[in-house]
Amino acid sequence: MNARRKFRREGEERRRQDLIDATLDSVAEHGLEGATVRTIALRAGVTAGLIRHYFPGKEDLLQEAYAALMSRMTEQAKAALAMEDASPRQRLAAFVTANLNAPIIDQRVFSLWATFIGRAGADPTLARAHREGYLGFRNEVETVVAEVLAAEQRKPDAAELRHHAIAINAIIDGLWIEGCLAGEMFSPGELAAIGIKAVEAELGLAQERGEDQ
Amino acid sequence: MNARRKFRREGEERRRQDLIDATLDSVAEHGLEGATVRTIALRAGVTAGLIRHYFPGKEDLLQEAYAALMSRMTEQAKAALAMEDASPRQRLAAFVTANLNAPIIDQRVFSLWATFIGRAGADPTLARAHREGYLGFRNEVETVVAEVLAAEQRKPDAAELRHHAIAINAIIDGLWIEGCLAGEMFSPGELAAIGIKAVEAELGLAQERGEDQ
DNA sequence: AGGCTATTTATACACTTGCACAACAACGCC
DNA sequence: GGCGTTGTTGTGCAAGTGTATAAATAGCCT
Repeated sequence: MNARRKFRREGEERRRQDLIDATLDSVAEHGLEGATVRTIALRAGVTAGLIRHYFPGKEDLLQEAYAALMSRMTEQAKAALAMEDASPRQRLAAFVTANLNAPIIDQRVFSLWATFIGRAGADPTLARAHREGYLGFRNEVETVVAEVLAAEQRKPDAAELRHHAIAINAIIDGLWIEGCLAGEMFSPGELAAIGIKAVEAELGLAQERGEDQ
Repeated sequence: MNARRKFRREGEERRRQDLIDATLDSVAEHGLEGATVRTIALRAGVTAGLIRHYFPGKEDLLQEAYAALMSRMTEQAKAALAMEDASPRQRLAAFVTANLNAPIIDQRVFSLWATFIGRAGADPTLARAHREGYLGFRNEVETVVAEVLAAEQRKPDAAELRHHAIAINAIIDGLWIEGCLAGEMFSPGELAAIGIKAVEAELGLAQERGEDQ
């Protein structure tokens, strides 16, 4: 009767990844409260005890899951800036477009982000992780902005540059949220179009083919 | 030994408010997971059983707490638009300023917002509540934008107006997040100044040369 | 003052939680 | 093939969870 469950031994890295993915899935679906070791283990296709074999405790698993999430998000976002042979302005537009379409616009990722970041006020570790991610992102923006303005023969000072980066960052973040939470209210590409126009207005760039007054 | 704890009978409305406030405090501090009936009751200065006397269950208390939070947030935000005797442009600037300073820029409120909104993907009730709040907010923005542009003798069509409202909403939301999460990185009034400039750029308004703060 | 009643406390209960640990079995190595 | 290592399971446990319910008492009405 007492037939023990069959199992396969997986590589350590694979198991850890599976557990982290299962954690993110659980958090996205039921929130931090619903992400119990048993739920997570079930989703990963193992039993609860195994978690403690790979992580010192549940809290550590959550930490690593959040780190993995952040890393994936920023990685995808920055990838859009990698185009070498484009003009600064094109690269900026591509950056905005990439951030306002799938897979970065995604309800599940947003749920995860919101759930974790909600604890940043109480958890200093989390707060610092966010701070660093945010500054890194803003720095990328500032670099491109500098290039765009340089290509237009404009010499902004540091404060001006910083303000532009903050504003553009806000535009992208704000539209990202709107898209994640109410994506079906926008036609495909609409958010990106709004974002590009707003960013170019912020930088005082002439609209390319403007019928807009 | 078995001295029963002294207590005072409070009015129903008062007790419900206290319990809701205690709930929001608990959620802000320890997240949804840490907001147990006992924690909440302790904070409200009562014992756990009393919660069930005022609310059918814990879930209902959380629902009402979220509703109360949203109501306070939108109420404060809209109040800034109430100035009757100002020009549309001044009212828009005041709106932006109000949304980018205390008490709307507040880490605790942000934590609450993020914690609750993180469950919008899974909880349709929550998602609808947010949707309505968001559309109401955007509508307010759209109305002021229409007035501002009208005062400048411009006649935007509906689509243009909608895009402006979406963009401005994004600017405010994005800067709100930055301010809540990293408020000490900005000097007082800086976010508001950035916001006003970005909004005016989005609308194509000539920058005022002067002492706006 | 003395009851009446609804508010409030206190206790109980079934269930879930994270974690500890012993038994087991999959897989590499000889 | 047998064997040892260790990844994996299953069970147990104390603490904590939401809820149910009985007992107590504060405050109003007369």
